[in-house]
Amino acid sequence: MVAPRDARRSPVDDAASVTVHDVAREAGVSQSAVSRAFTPGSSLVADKRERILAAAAKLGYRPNPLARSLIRGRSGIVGVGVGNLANPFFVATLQLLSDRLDQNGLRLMLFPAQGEPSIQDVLHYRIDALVLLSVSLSSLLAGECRRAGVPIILYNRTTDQDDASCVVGDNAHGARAVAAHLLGGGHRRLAFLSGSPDASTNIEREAGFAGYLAEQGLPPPLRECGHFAFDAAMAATRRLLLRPDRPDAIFCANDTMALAAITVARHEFGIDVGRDLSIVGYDDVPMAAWPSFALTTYSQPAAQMVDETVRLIHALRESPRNHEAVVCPGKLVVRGSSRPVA
Amino acid sequence: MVAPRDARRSPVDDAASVTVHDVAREAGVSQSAVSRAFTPGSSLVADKRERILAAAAKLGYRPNPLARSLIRGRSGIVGVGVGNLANPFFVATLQLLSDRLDQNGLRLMLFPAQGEPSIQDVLHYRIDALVLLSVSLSSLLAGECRRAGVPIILYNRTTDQDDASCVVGDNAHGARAVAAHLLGGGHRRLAFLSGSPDASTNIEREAGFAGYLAEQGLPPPLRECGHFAFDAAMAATRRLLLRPDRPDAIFCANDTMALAAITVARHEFGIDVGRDLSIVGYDDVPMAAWPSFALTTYSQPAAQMVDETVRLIHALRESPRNHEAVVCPGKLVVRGSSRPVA
DNA sequence: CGGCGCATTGAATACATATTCAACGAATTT
DNA sequence: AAATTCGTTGAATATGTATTCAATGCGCCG
Repeated sequence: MVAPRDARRSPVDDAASVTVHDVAREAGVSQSAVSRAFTPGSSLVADKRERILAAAAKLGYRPNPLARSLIRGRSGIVGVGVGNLANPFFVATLQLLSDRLDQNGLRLMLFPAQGEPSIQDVLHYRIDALVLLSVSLSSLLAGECRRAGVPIILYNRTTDQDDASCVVGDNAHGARAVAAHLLGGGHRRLAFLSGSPDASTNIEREAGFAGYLAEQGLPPPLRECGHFAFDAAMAATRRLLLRPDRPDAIFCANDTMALAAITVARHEFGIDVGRDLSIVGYDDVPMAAWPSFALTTYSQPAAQMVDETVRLIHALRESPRNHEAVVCPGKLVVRGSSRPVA
Repeated sequence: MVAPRDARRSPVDDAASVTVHDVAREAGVSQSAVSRAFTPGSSLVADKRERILAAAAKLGYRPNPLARSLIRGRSGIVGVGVGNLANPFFVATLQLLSDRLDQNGLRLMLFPAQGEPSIQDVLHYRIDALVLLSVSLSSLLAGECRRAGVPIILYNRTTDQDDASCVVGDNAHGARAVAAHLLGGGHRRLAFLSGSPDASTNIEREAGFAGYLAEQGLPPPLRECGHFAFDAAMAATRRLLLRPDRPDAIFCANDTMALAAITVARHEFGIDVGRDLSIVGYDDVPMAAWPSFALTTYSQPAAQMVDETVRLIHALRESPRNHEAVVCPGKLVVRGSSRPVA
C-alpha cells in the first residue's frame, strides 16, 4: 500500500509533481481525458478541455516530459555534438540553434564530440535528431544511430554516405569568388592556408580555390596547414612568409586562421596587410568586422543554416530515412585586409 | 494483445531498444536481477552479475535513461541557462562544463535564458541542478526551482538570497589589484567602463575599484556604461575620450569591452594604447593574449570555477538546501595595453 | 540440533503519461 | 422507426526500469 497522494503533497516541500491524476480529480474527469487535453488533435469536447486546462492551470500542472518521452518513443530532445568552440562561427550557430529549438518546443542536449562513448548514452534518450557541429561522422557512430533510429544532421560538413543529412555553405562557389577577388586585385602569388585536411569543408574550399586558378592558367597555390586553429595558423603563416617566393595573398580556410595570419604578418613581419599582402578568410565571424582586422571574408549565413537545420529536424521526424543535402549560399564581404579589385 | 517482443526485434529496423527483459531471458534470470546488475551497491552474487553483464554486452543493452529517471526522480541532466555567448569567457566555460559533466556521467541540457517560460519545461525533467551562466536570478525562477526541488547554481553571479549557490571570482580583490596596477603606472585620471549596472559582478568590480581609489585619497573614477557588450562599449569609450578631462586609464568590467575600448582608442583617436592610455580588462579571454591587443587583464580561473561547479552539483544532490558560495581567486596578467609599474 | 539473522532472489508494484479498446449516446441515413 | 456511423469517454494496458515485499536458503550461534 502506497501512501495516499494527498499525504505526499506535504506542506512546503514537493509541490513539484502535480500529476495527471490530481488534475483528473480536480476536474472530475478520467486520467485519459486529462492526457487528451494536452494532446493536440485528440478527441475531446471543447468545454471539457477548457475545464481540464483550467484545473491544470490552477494546480500548476505540466505534463512530465520524461514519462511522455518514454511512452511516445520520442523525447523532443535534439542532441548536439560539438567539437571545439574556438571558432566563433560555431558559437554563433550554437546560440542561434539554441534559440530556434526553444521556439520550436525542442530541448537541446549538448555533449562533447570527443567522448564517443557518451554519445551512445545520448542516443538512448530517444532524441529526435543528432546535429553534429563541425564534427566528422565516424561510420561507427553512423551505425549506432541507424540502429537507434536517430537521424543525423551534419552541420558544415558533408558525407558521401547517404546515412545523414547535411547543411553546408556553398564552399566551391565561395572559394572561387575569393580567388576571383584576389586575382582581380592583381595578385599572382597565391597561397592557401588549409584547415584539417580531411574535413569536407576544407577539401571543397581548397578544390574550388585551386580549380579557379587552374582555369585561369595559373599554377596551384602554395599550401600550408593550420588545422582551423589560431596557433597552428600562426606557425603556418610564418612558414609561408619566410619562403623566398613569399606569397602576396593568402586565402585561409576559416576566419580564425585568417586573424592569426593577419596577426603574424603585421606584428612579426611588419607587413602592411591589405596593400602588400592580402588575407582573406571564410565564415565572417563578428571579429572580422572589427577595425583591428577589417577582414575580407566569405560570409556564411549562420541564421539561414540554422533555420534549415531545424526544418530538417522536423522533416526527418516524419521520414527518418529521407535525407537531404542543403546548400546555403553566402556572399563575399570585402573589407580592408585585401587589395580592392582594380 | 500486443505484438510479442520477438516480432518487434525485426530484421533491420529497431534493434534500438533492447530491454531489461531481453537481457533477463538471455541470462536466465529475473528482470529485477538485471536491474540490480546495473545498480551499484545492490545485492547480487558476483558470478550472476558477471553473467548478466555478459548477456547485456552481447545484446548491446544499456539502461534506458528515461525510464530510469522517471522512477528515480532524478535524471542526471544538468540544466544550463545561458544568456549571451558573445563573451568568450562564457564560451570557454561552457566548453569546460560540457567536458566535465560528461566525465561525471551527467548530461547537459542547454537553453536560452531569455525564454523564461521554457525554463519551467526544463525543470520538469527532474534535472539534478540548474546552472545559470551569467544570468541573474529572478525571484520567479527561484520560486519555481524551489517548488520543483531543483538546486540553482549561479556562475559568475551572486545573490543576496540564500536560495542558490554561486561560484564567482574574487571581484573585489581583482578590481583592487587593477587599481593598484594603474596607480603604480602613474595614472591619476581613471575611468571605469561598467557592464550591466545591476549585475553583481559589475557592482563588486566597480566597488572594489572605486574603493581602492578612495583609500588612496583619489576622487572617484569617471564612469560610462558599456553593458558588457562590444558595440555599447565602443560608444561608451567614445564618450570617455571626447571629454575635456579625458582619462588616461580605463578599467573595463570585462575583456570584451576592453577590446572595444582599445579598438576605438587606437583606430578612431589614434591613441598609443599602453603609453598614453592604459586599458585593462577582466576575464583573460584567449583574444586578450593576441599581439593585436596584448590586453592587461585580471584572469579568472574558468577551469577551477567549472570544477567547483561540478563539485557543487554533486554536493547539492545530497543536500539540496545546503547552499554554498565559492570564491575562486584569479590573478593579474600584465601585458602591453597598460603602462608598466614604474 | 533448532532457531535466528542475513544475503539473495523473483514477483509485484510504482513512476507519469499516451493510447488502444470497447461501450455509449447522438446524429444521420434508409 | 430502425440501422448505421461517428465522436466521446473511461478502463485497461503499455512504455522500461527501480525498488519494495515476501520467500527462500544458508550460515552461525546457543
